[in-house]
Order: sequence, then structure tokens, then C-alpha cells
Amino acid sequence: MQHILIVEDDRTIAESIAFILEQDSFSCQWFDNGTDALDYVENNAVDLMLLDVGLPDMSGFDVLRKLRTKSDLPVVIISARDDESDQVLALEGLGANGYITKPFSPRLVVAHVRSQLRRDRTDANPESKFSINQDMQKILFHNQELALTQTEFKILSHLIQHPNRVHTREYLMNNIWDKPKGSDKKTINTHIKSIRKRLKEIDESCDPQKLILTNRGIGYSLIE
Amino acid sequence: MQHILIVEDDRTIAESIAFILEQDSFSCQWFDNGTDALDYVENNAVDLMLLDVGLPDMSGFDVLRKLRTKSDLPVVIISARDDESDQVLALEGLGANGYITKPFSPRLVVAHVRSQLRRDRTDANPESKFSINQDMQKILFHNQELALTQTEFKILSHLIQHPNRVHTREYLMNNIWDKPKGSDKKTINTHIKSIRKRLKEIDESCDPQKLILTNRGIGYSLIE
DNA sequence: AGGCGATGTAAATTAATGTCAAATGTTTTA
DNA sequence: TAAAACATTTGACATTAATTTACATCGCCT
Repeated sequence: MQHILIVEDDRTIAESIAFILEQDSFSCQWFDNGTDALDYVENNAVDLMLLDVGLPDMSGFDVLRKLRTKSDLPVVIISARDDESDQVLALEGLGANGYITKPFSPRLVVAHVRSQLRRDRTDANPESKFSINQDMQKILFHNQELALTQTEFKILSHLIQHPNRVHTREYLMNNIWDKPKGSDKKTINTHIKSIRKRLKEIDESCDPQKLILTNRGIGYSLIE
Repeated sequence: MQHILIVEDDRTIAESIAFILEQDSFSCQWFDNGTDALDYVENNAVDLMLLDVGLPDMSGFDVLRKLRTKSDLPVVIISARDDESDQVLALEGLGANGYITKPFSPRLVVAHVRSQLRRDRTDANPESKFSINQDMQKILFHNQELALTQTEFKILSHLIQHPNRVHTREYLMNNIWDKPKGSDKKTINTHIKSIRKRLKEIDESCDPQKLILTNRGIGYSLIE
């Protein structure tokens, strides 16, 4: 679970942000001043800071400046002033990662937070047992790397990206990898079989036939 | 030098963005439609995309959606509508990294670009076994100097600067050194082989095939 | 039971990569 | 300028891996 630090002197705003973030399964810590927040960051694991510009003890910009002397923690600035030069200063000069102007809906805050934290993502769907690393052309299953061949990768990632629906053999063979038309439809069986085998290698207890379902007479589908 | 892709159908806007980015020593490439832009991204070294929402052939959101099936390239959306729900959709739903609403000053664009690219800097990675001295065109491996040729240097430093990601042969040959298109793809094998040999010369005990990984059917990647 | 698909195994085919050496291109040096 | 030294590219061949095909058998569904 990722931990968000909210630095905001308006209690109402802080609470509404915290509320919606917690609904989105982040954990939050709130400070109403910069000094305490900087202190906290020093000694605690924080994943992102939401930082109001107008604080009682020091400006949010000063907090950011101080923070940046020691840390690259992602910081999203919250400002009451919709002033472009402030934004330029924050993003370019001080090293902020995002900028939101009041008034804003809590959902926008979540969007910014997610956007900043995405790099550490285990791709999109948290329920899924799978995550795809496009950079490395690798698929993780239960966070373990699957040793897949090219074709296996293409098939499985297609199934993952379009789960819960049936893909005909014909479709897979024509669209997923370039096969001369009219080839043996059973080729795909072999690939599916070997994908299933590799799933089993990683999770002995899983039932690969229930993860990748055979839709008799039609094709295959991946179940989430 | 970092390379920015501008996808914007208004020539005036595109040019003013390009102008100021180039002043800030970025290089730019401009497309006025999504299709060409997506095509370009496939085979060229791009560090960030500035993406207008209103394009002639497809919406910027659709471009982003397509892009995200294959790439984690940072994308900053440029929108004429200051609509919060659009922004939420882009940032959270589609995986945009930043959002600018028109009208904006060119400086704000630069600020967003810099803000997004700041974290990409791989220079001082303390974990890395490698360090690059661009001025001297030298690469240290375990603090020992690698005797590399020009081409080897270009390839290896690119791999070091973008570790843990697969680089296709096509990509390397088009972007890392100037090769007439359609050259023999095997040329790169030879260079990789000789880079691996030189790594081995310095650290007899290392396994160069595990440092520079062959991703069969795709290309090569350097593992950190 | 009969048909369809799954599974297992193996062999044949095709493709990608590694390796080496020769050919070509480029720069340095005498 | 010619020779030498080095860098790069190319092609041939070996090696390895991936893909396809084939065939035998098993099991499930109607």
C-alpha cells in the first residue's frame, strides 16, 4: 500500500482528499504545516507528497526547495492561485512533479497521484494475477517472470489485454502473429498448451485450464 | 539531447512550441495527425510526446490509448477544453503524465516537459556497474575504462542510459548510428559480440550475456 | 458411441543468433 | 601519398531456439 503525505492547513480540504485517497486504497498522513511535514519525510517511508502552497509557517515552495536538497520524492503542488508563472516556477525551477489549482474535485487529486505513481505500477488492474512489462516484453504472473517465447508472449498479452472474452483460433492466428492463411488450426493448441505449462511451473497449485479457458468449438479466453 | 514529439494540427502552435523547446536544447519532431505520430514512435527514439486532443484523424485520447498498449513513453496532453473530467480520464484512465489547457505560454510547456523528464535521468545511478563520460567518450565498467570503438560506444551508452528495456535492432540501427535503411540487421550482432568481449576482458568472472541480454526475436537489453 | 478437442511426444522445419574471417572503409602515420 | 592500423560491414557457416506439423492417446460432451 502506498503512503501519501498531505501538507495542507485547511482541515476540510485535507480530510476530503484523505477520504477519497483512502477509498482508493492509499494510506495517508496529514500535516498542517511545512516544518512537521519535512521532519516526517526524513524518517518515514512516503511515496508522494501533496503540498499546499499557502501554509502557516512557510510557503509550500520553500518546503519543496528544502525537500529537494535531499530527496526526489514526487510532489504535487496544490495552489489557490491559477497563475502560470507560479506553475512554471514550481515545475521547472523547484522540481515539482504536478500542479493542481483550487478549486478541484477530489477525483482530480487521485488522478494526479496515480499518474505520478504509475511508474511503480504493477500494470493497471490490481485484481489481475498478471502484469505486463512492455519495456522488457515480459509478463509477470504472481509477480514472477514467465519465460515466454515471442509467439507465446503475443498470444498471452492479447488475452490479458482482452480478458473474459473468447478469441477464436482463426482470429488469434490471423491477428496476433503472421501466419500464412489456412495453416493448421491446431498450431495454436500447442502454444496454449505451452503457455499453460509455464503458468503451472510458477504456480503449482493453479489450474491453468481455468485461467485460460477452452471454449469448445470456438477458441480460448482468459478469465480474471 | 532529448527528443520531443509534438502531435498538434495547428501549425502555429506546434511551431511556437518547437521554437521554444529548441531554444532549451531539445530536439523536436512535429506531426499534425495521430497515425503518423504513432508510426514514428514505433521506430524512433522519442523521450516525450506532447499530444493535442483535437486531431484531424483521431482524438488524442485514442492516440494515447493505442500508444499505451505498447509503450510507457511520457505523454503530456494539450487540450483546448478546461474540463476536469477530461483531465481525470487522461491522467488516471489513459495513463497521461501531464495535462496542459489552452491557452498556455510556451514556457509552461517547457516546464511540464522538464518536469516529466527530470526523473528519466539515469546519470548518477549508484547501483550501476557503468559510468559514462560523454565528453571523453569513455565508459567505465567497474571503474575500469572500456576500450570501445565509436559505434560500440554509441550502442553501449544508449543501452546504459535506457537500461532494463528492450531495444530492437531496427531501433538501434536507425537511431544510434546512421545506417542506410534496410541494411543487414546482423551487423548489430557483431557489435554486441565485441562489446560483450570487452566486458569480459575487464571482468573475467562476469557473464556478458547476462549483462547484455538477448531478447530473441526482439533485440537487446542491458540489465541493471 | 462418436466427435471434437486436449495432451504428450517427437520430429521436421524454419528462423534467429553467435561466431569468425574476409572485404571494405576510414583514419593515422611514416 | 602510400602504407599501416584500425573500424565497420558483410557474408558464410555453426549453433541454438522457436515454430509447425504429425501422430497416438485420452477425456469430455452431446
